[in-house]
Amino acid sequence: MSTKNRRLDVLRAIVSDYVSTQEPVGSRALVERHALGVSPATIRNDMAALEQEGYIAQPHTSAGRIPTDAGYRLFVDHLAALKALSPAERRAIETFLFEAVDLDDAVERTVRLLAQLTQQAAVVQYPSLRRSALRHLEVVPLANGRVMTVIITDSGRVEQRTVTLPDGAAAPDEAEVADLRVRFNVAAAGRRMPELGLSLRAVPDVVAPGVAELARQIAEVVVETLTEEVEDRLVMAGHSHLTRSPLDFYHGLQPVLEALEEQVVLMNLLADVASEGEAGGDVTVRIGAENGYSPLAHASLVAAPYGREGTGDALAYLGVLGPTRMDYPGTMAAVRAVARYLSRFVSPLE
Amino acid sequence: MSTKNRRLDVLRAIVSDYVSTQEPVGSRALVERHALGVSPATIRNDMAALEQEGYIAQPHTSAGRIPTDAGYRLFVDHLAALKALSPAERRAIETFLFEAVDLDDAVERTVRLLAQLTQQAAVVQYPSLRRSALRHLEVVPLANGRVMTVIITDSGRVEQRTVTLPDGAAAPDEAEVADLRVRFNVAAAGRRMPELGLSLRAVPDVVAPGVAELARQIAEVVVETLTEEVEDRLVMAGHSHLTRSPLDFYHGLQPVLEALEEQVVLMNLLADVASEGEAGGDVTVRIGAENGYSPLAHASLVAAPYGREGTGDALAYLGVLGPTRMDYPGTMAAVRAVARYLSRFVSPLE
DNA sequence: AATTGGCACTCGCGGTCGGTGAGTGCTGAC
DNA sequence: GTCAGCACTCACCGACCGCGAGTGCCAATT
Repeated sequence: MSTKNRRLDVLRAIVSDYVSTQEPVGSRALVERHALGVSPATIRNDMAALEQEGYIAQPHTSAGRIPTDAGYRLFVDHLAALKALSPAERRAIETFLFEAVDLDDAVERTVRLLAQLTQQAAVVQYPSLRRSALRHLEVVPLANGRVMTVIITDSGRVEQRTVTLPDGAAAPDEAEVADLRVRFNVAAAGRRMPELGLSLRAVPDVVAPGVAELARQIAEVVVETLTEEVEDRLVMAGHSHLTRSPLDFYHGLQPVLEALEEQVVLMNLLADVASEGEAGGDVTVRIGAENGYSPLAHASLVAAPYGREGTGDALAYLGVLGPTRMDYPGTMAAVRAVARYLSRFVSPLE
Repeated sequence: MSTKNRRLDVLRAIVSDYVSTQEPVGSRALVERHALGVSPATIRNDMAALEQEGYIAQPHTSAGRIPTDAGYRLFVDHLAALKALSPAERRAIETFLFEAVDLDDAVERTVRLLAQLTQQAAVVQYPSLRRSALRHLEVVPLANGRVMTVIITDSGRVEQRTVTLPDGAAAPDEAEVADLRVRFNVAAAGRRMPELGLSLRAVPDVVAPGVAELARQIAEVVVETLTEEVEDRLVMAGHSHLTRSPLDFYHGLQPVLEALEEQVVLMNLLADVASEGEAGGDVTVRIGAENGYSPLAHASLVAAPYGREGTGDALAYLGVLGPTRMDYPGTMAAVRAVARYLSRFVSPLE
């Protein structure tokens, strides 16, 4: 084994030891716990080299080494073998997820499952409205001159929006509502966004003049909902897991919790992951400062897209947020597996 | 001023000082910060008496006193004057809340507002389905022999439930669906629960035989949804505020975060508050162990009902969870004010 | 050129030890 | 009932110190 390779072994060993013990790891402990076949002195030389290259660091002079962000990066890119899930975990995923009756239910279950499997804070985006096709559109007259529109997408998502009739406009009668309903659903008919906009906006022209303005407003609000730049819905769980290693977040975990509450931050992070494309497989990892948001400089994000099976495009993302010192192989495996199962759930709703 | 009264003054002073400094308060500091008109020695006598009665305690022999749960209880019951909200706070509530377009939006805004005002973890229940009247009921045929029912209540809440047609049953055509829709809405017509059940369950008898079974299923699922024992929806915010005083939760704040995630725990707590009735005003306070759930033994809950104005009955509850050492007057005032504003929002949707 | 044993050195950690001061309870005088 | 005085307790803080884990370097070996 070349000395170059051994150095990588050393890095791998340091990462794995540090992750499990949470303490700086020294040269002796390393040779004891791993069959490296060399003496501590040799390891020290390797460590000096690794430190030189910026992969590890020591908190103070007479302490062991801990990985730097760059060290973790090298680890996940080249050194880590994805940990296989235990059969028990697989079973947990299946039973837990396939009892879901609803998209809401499924998302809720997914996020809890992910938090529980990884023992970290989990987050799941709802399927993007922009990338979903319209399956059904319902028009419901309410009191006070208001009309509710219920939007149902092919990914199972249900959204309601309310429009207010202009002052003095008569409320539509039952027949007019029925007409609107039919016309809109014909226009929608499984289309997705850019074309959908055209056909929806054509509806007001073919409808009774009395409800044309209403139809226009409905078309507008539906198009608006389905083109929303920022994906709005996000579900989280597992905050309490962050307390297990508050030492990692050495400025306290307040900034991290705040980031989680500011959903915008998370949405941006996920959008960022999404935009980067899947250069290296489906699971993306953002380590420490890489996520570009300083309060999360000591946190890592492990994210994966989910979406309709077969088709390559992602409906949305899910992921896990934890300390940079985390079990990357295990977390990545769990995130990938859960993303696949959620994809399977979201697919048959064709 | 009688010596009895002064003792209560001393307790009040201890609570207020301890809440703001988070440190045990001694006799000298007390006379310096409050115009009690007596010497420290006298205060010490009073303190000894208060300790005897169980209202205060000292962490160790040579330290000052801190209030016990019983001390806080006496304080909120007899000693505290509700702090008036600042005009800025009032304005914040109004502008923040009245921009809401939606019930979802309103609830979301409310919980954030409450967290921000009190600087603590806030929680808001959705309006109870059991206590709401049905405003509208929508029937939407989906693919795969499934039919979605959209339930809209007079409190603005929108819920969807899906029923699956029995194997082999033909999907209803457009006319049949329209018929169902009309009949159900006539049957619903602003009724609320026990009567509503009767009139909904009568619908299958008057409907075309081909859709009778579907109608029965819909009636069932709607009744079930509207009689659900456990109120299911709950929104939270402000977790990060809990980190500001982790010392209060001396076993760490992990149990508290876990309790917040286990929504069941919170639902039970709120149900408990609700069942007790409003003996002493609208805001209820549960201090430390009073909430009967040991992981929250060092936390207090301040809750208030909200509901349709005028009518006495509560639609649901909202509240705040924080360390026993909290600013009760301020928190109670904020909770009460927010509950009133949310009531006002939920009311005009008649 | 890589490896290794030896060795001096660094430095965080944990424990001991007084000194300081905040705070108490008690007592006796007013 | 109030209060000044006083002895006492005890957490906190800084100083000091020994231990030991861990390092870097060097010279010898393969």
